[in-house]
Amino acid sequence: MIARASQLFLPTLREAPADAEAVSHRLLVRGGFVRQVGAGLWTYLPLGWRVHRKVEQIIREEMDAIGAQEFLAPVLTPLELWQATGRDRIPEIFHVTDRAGRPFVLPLTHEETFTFHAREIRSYKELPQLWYHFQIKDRDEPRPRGGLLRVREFVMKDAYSFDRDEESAVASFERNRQAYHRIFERCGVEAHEVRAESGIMGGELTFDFLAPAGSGENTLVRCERGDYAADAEIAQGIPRRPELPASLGAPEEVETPGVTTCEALADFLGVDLAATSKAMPVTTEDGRVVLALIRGDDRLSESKLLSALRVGSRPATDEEIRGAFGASGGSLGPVGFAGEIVADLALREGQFVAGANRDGFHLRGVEAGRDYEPRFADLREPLEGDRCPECGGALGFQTAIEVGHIFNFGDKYSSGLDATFLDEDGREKPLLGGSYGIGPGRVLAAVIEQNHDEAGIAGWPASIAPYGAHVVALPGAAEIAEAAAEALHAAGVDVLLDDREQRAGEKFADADLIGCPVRVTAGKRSLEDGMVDVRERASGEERRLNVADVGSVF
RNA sequence: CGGGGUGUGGCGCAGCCUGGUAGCGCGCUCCGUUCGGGUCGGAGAGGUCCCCAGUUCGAAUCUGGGCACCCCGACCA
Repeated sequence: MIARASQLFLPTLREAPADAEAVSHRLLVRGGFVRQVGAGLWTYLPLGWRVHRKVEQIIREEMDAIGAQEFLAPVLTPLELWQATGRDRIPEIFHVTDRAGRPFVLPLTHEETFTFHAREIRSYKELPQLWYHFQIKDRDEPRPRGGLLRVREFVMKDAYSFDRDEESAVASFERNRQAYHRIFERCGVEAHEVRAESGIMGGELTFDFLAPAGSGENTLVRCERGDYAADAEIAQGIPRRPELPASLGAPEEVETPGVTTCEALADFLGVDLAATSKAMPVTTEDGRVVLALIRGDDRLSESKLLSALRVGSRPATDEEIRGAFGASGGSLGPVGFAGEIVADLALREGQFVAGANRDGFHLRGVEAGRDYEPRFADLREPLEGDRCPECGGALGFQTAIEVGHIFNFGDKYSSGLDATFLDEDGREKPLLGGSYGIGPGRVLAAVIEQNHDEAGIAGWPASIAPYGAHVVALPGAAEIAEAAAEALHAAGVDVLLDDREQRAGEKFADADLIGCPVRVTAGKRSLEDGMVDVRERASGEERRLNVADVGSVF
């Protein structure tokens, strides 16, 4: 098809809104792809929606290719479905009622709804099933940000698998995982599969697909030598080895007046900061005071602590600390503490300086296993400079956008909703589920974050470009431009024909901003030889071609 | 939810401190000019100065309250 710029609603802007910071945010707004309605609420204008639909179509084709069946489930959902799985208390849920006061939710995702339908599966003979739809998700995010990076309402492709046993469930998971790689590849996004945290989705087997970007909310940790890759929330870096002082036969108390931080302690004693240990008492949701112990040069990862404790926690209050340790923050340590101690793996071997649980005193030579009995867990935030846990190579850190997430969660939802089937052995069993999400809007943002320059979007991948070619008609060459557009159209290319009465510079600036992969210019020079200039947006390469041949570019 | 910031024409901003009835650039309309990287000149249109209350003869400006949006953090399926 040929779209004429003179008739399109394509409001490009010379300047981006002052408060837009993320590159994708600025360019999507400036290029006339999207407009904001409220915090985290965006309208896709015609140009942006074309890209969105192309991304959807690629996803659709790849999902269909692995045997997935497309549905459309409603947004408005009876609250009772969510009560059945216990997820009705999640704070991000928007709640609404109908005129009679009946409660509904606007779902964050559709596990409940699809599992509800899976109740119609009766026999193992009907398994496996793989279902998906593209549907709006609403999330009362505490803080939307970055344009399309984190929004309160968005379209998601979410797929749900139902299997009879673990082996089959893993196979379904694997099929989706492979499809995801093909999807991101075809969309032209660099996305890395990483082990991730399951959050409230539950389950053990879960991967994120992270697209490196200038703005984003995740951190991709990757080995620069091997294949290791993980979200920083769970990544395990090997920290540098500290210089530990000579071992002692038993802990030795030293007076450390006024020393309450690890940095001050290391200074005071003249030891490596990494030879100290940091005691971080927390109070769990079930009311226990637990001591999280990490090395003095590390930071406690709250997400890792959550996985280690399997229950939420918060820093203990001064009173709670007094009660549990008999000392105040700054002099706390594991020796003599009666409660549970979770220690970071870095403290497994060697002796460290620790608080003495007596104000103004610390203990040298404290050794796990000998002086206290901790449970070991990975608790530290990975740091620049850490080594790869698999091969010892250097770890690199990159800001990234989570463009997809896949989960295998077993019977978590089917048990709550009583979705069972009759297996070959005559027994009724819960369906085993997995879910697989992609946010096309984030794919848009990621593509721009990865492909831009000073002038704008530096080339949409042809597979998802709003138009394959942007034909610029300069004065006097309208007919040649038309002919070029027709030739491209005949070659199966979607064309944006800039037939407006603007000056050349303005048209070129808009073409650079919008970022169609190829720009075709017909102007004064074309009048002489009937040729047009064909320029690739990404590389800047330009050549002159006969109008009849422009289709050959694709 | 904690911290910071902003709200003045479609976009970007000035004016606010020191109250006197709103201005600049871009964009838009019309005329002329120019025409392969955002020409140049002229004439115009367009504003409840976020909302409410208060102070004052008089409020965009001062005071109080509220709302919205942005950024950092917390959170994040």
